[in-house]
Formats: sequence, C-alpha cells, structure tokens
Amino acid sequence: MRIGELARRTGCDVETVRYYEKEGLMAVPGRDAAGYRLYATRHLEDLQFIRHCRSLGMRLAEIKLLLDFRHDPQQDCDRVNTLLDAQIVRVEEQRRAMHTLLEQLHLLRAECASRQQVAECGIMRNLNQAAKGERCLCHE
Amino acid sequence: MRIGELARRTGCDVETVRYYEKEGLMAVPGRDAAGYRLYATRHLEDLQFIRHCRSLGMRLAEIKLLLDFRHDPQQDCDRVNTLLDAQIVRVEEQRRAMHTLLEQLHLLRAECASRQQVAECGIMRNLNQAAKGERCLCHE
DNA sequence: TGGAAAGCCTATAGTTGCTACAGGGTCAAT
DNA sequence: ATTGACCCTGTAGCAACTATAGGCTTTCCA
Repeated sequence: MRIGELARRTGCDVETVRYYEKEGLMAVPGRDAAGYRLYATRHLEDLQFIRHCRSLGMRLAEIKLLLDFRHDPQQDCDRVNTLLDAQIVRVEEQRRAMHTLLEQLHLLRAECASRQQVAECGIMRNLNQAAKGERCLCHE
Repeated sequence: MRIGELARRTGCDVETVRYYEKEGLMAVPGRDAAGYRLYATRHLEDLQFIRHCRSLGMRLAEIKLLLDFRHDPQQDCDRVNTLLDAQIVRVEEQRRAMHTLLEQLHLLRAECASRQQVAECGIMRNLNQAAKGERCLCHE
C-alpha cells in the first residue's frame, strides 16, 4: 500500500509517517517505479504500535527502545518495566502539578465576580501584588 | 541594575529575559555606555508578573494581554475573567487526560511483575496486540 | 598595572513532535 | 488532453525556552 492508505488506516497524518521514517522509527519502505513509498503489514503494525505508545504519552526516544524490544523479543524485559515506571512517575508528577495549578486558578478566579474596571478587579490586584513580591492569594 | 542582577532577583535565566524582550513582553530597557541593558523597578515588577503568570501555566500571548491590562487599569476587566476561565478549562482538560493516562499505564504495568524475556512480558504482549488492532488492556 | 575571571553583547541553532507550505512529478478518470 | 488527487523533497514554523559561538567590558586580585 502507498503512504496515503497507510495513513488512512492508522488515523495518522501522511506527513507524520514521513517524519517517523526520518526519525528512524519506521523502517525504510520499498519504492515503486515512480518513487512512491510502498508499505507492507509490518509497517502498518509498527506504525500502530508507535501511535498506541504515543497515546500513552511516551516520547519518541522511548518508543524507539520499545520497538527494538518488539523486534528482538529475546531480550530481558527489565528495561521495559523501568521505562514504564519512569513514565508513570512523570505523568503522576504532571497530574499533581495540574491539580495544584487548578487550585491556584480557582482561588484567583473567585477574586473577581463581576465586570468592572481592571483597577478594581481582584484578579489583577492579586497578580499585581505578586509582581511586587507581596503575598498573593494563588501562591499563599 | 544590569541583566544579571535582574535575573538573579527574579530567579529567571538571563537568556529568558532577553527572550522576553525580543518577544515584546518586557519593555525595552535603557543602555549604559558599554551597551549593557539597564533595568529599573518597573522592569523587575513586570518580569515578576510574567513569571508569576507563567507559574499559573499561562501562555506568553495571554500574559501579553494581561500586561496590557496591568499598564492600563481603566479598561473593563471582563476579558481578564474570560481569559482565566479559558485557562481553567484548559488545565482541567489536561488533568483529566493525565488521569486517564495514569489508569492506562497502571493497568499495563501490572501485566509484568518479574524480570523475564520480552517474549513473555505481559506489557510487550499488550502493546503488540494493540499494534495488530486487537484489544489491549490499556485501551479497554 | 596586568591579567584573568566574570559578566555582557549579538546572532544562530537546538529542543519536541509534529504541521504546513512551496514547487514539482505521477496517476486515474473524464 | 486535462483536471484533480496523490506522491515526492526540502524547508520553515510552532512554543518557550536553552545553549552554544565569538567577541566586547568590567571587576577583582596580586
């Protein structure tokens, strides 16, 4: 199949497929007489593997490692576990950060209920206090 | 004060200060005889304002708007509220995404308890199933 | 007073994971 | 024969920095 069909079947952009090839994630495909890329089932599955890992928030460098494991299943899977653990820690940290952020934003938002002049706005007052190094609501 | 002191006092990188100037967030400072940038309290406070907003996850384009409001407090604060609301929605969405991701990652991680060959590893088995379009643990 | 280290300058490239052109060739249908 | 869809390469753009390279100026210490 050509790149368009591959892209359609994986829900991936054509440009993205070429990008993955350039980055060394996708195996270099064959070419037809016109120079068009020709893909086989192997490529389709690798691409789906990549997209699935991306949907789990993994980085391309990590996916490259996982692809190596996928293509050489004799290896010890210890590093797969380590990689996943690191990913979990990273996402956990991000979620915590988002949570803190939300609390701060809600506190700040509550400072201005109605439409008024900026000079009277509780949100801007808080932000301006922070700018002066004073205490503000959102960063205790 | 020169750029180094400004950076030290705000916990900001020197390069970042110059970057903000180039992006039009920081007012262009004066220069001394040697061409070094000279900053006043105004710049210090603006920079602290910027960093504070960044710590709330705001984008530079949004901060630019907030700086306008800060410098012209006669305006109606309606757009400040709207901006904050949008920011809250965005962060909320991100947090939800992180949460889903974590669930999936934990499910996947539980598939491999011990160190073994990749061929036997439950994690890799799941990822490979997903690659074939089959059902996998982490995406229902 | 000399020389080195620290600080500042500009300009440019790299990071991540794509996305969007520009400018061109190929293929299928009308 | 020509239109439109598809494919090619190569390059630039996004966001918000970070990190050089190459070259001044200032400051400190002997």
